[in-house]
Amino acid sequence: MTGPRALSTEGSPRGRKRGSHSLEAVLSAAVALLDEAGAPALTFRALAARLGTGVGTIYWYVSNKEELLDRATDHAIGGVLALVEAQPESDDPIADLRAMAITLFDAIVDRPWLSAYFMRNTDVQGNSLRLYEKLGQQTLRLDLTPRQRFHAVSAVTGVVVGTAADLGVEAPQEVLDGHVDRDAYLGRFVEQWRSLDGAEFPFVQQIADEFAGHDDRDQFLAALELTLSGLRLQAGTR
Amino acid sequence: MTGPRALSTEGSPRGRKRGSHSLEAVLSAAVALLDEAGAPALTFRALAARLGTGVGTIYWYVSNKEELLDRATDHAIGGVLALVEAQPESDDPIADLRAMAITLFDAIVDRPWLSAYFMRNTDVQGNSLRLYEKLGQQTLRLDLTPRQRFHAVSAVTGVVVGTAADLGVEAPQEVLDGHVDRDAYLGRFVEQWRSLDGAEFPFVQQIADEFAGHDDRDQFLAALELTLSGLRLQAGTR
DNA sequence: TTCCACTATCGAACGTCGTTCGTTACGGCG
DNA sequence: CGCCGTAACGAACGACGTTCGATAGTGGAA
Repeated sequence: MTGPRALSTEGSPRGRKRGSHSLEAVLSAAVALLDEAGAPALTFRALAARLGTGVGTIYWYVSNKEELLDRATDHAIGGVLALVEAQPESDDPIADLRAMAITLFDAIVDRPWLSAYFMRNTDVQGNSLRLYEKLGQQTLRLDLTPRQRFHAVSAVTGVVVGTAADLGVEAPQEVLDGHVDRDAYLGRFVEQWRSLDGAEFPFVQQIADEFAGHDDRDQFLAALELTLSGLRLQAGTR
Repeated sequence: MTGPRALSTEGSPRGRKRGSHSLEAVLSAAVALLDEAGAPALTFRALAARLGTGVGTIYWYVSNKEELLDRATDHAIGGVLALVEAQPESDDPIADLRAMAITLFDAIVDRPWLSAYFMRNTDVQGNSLRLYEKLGQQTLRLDLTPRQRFHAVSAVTGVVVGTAADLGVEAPQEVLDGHVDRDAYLGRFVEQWRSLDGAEFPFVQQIADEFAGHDDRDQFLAALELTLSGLRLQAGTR
């Protein structure tokens, strides 16, 4: 055998001699490493050290790093899914869609490494699919064609991931570590942008001030709102 | 000295003994490697071999891999910028915005590696900034507040990059190599999706057929249209 | 001419990474 | 007891990014 293939069948935790390893423990430790210091911190050696095992052991539960990342991502998405499923359903599908998108966005902001792997995860049975389903179910309540529903969901996830990736990556290591103040970091850009030629860069100059005091969340909410109002318009005119 | 710092001052190509290296040549070769086999193919050793030099030489033009990727990305964006600047301006700013977004999308589809590095590129003076400016200039022609303009541009780029990244990553190596037919690859998902429990996954089931015959470009255009119609609504109601 | 600083090039060497593989050990079953 | 499936382990391998000392060619100053 090459290892356990089924994810959900984590059956019968019978007694083990040392450190209850199991896939669950591996994934939790992987997510913890990712949370603490981002993607580069997740190495097989670091993971083995944290689990108190050897590197070879991890390969028993996971066949390579790609699968490790996929499973860790799905593990994290599971938390998002739980939040989304706990959300009460209102009488406005678009409002519910908004709430779900915001929940997903917040999760990615919390875990910037998610943005890079969220879409790479093509695992067909998993929490990502369930989340996709949850979003789609809201479009079922709208007067749309199946194709429009399909496009609507991909548009919403596109906005969430696109914006979150943009913002998450925007902050370099020095800011994440707290060594450099975020406002000071943004200030550098504002200063450079303001000093540009006004004839050649009229937009960037006008925007510099907005950028100085901008809030990532507002930026995302505005982008989401454009998509959702477009969707509402579409649902009303059929 | 630690190397040439200025990007644009590629002055006086005087005669050199062997292989006219220069930053320009390094970047072109890097982009070529990325185009041919994606991000993992771009290594310092492969790049040196292609240029007929040693690995150390590349570090004379570029201080590390991150900078190499940033500059290579900016190099590629330069091509997009040229296309965007060549576009004639119509009397409808939103139509022009759409055309620019499509140009950018097509470029990313052509070069999937761009999606991963497009946003990471925080280089303040560069083609990315100029492209950002070009998009923003269209919003200057709309009746919006500066903040709304700022949000509009970030929404559009978010949709483009988010969707392009989704679609670009969707195709694994086997499809890129042509070993597996794209329709057959998509068919696997459709089959699995259709076999799901209809009570638990009503949306995914309904969407499976759409997914089978779907076109990436249409999917993007639909998402973009939602954002743009939301923007048009916003510009009209102020 | 000689000298020196600058520009540019080179590849061996270092440490880290993902991954492989031979080996060991335990527990239940015939 | 011997066997087999499960689980664990870490040395070793090749590839990677990066560093560094050595080595020229060039142009101006002395």
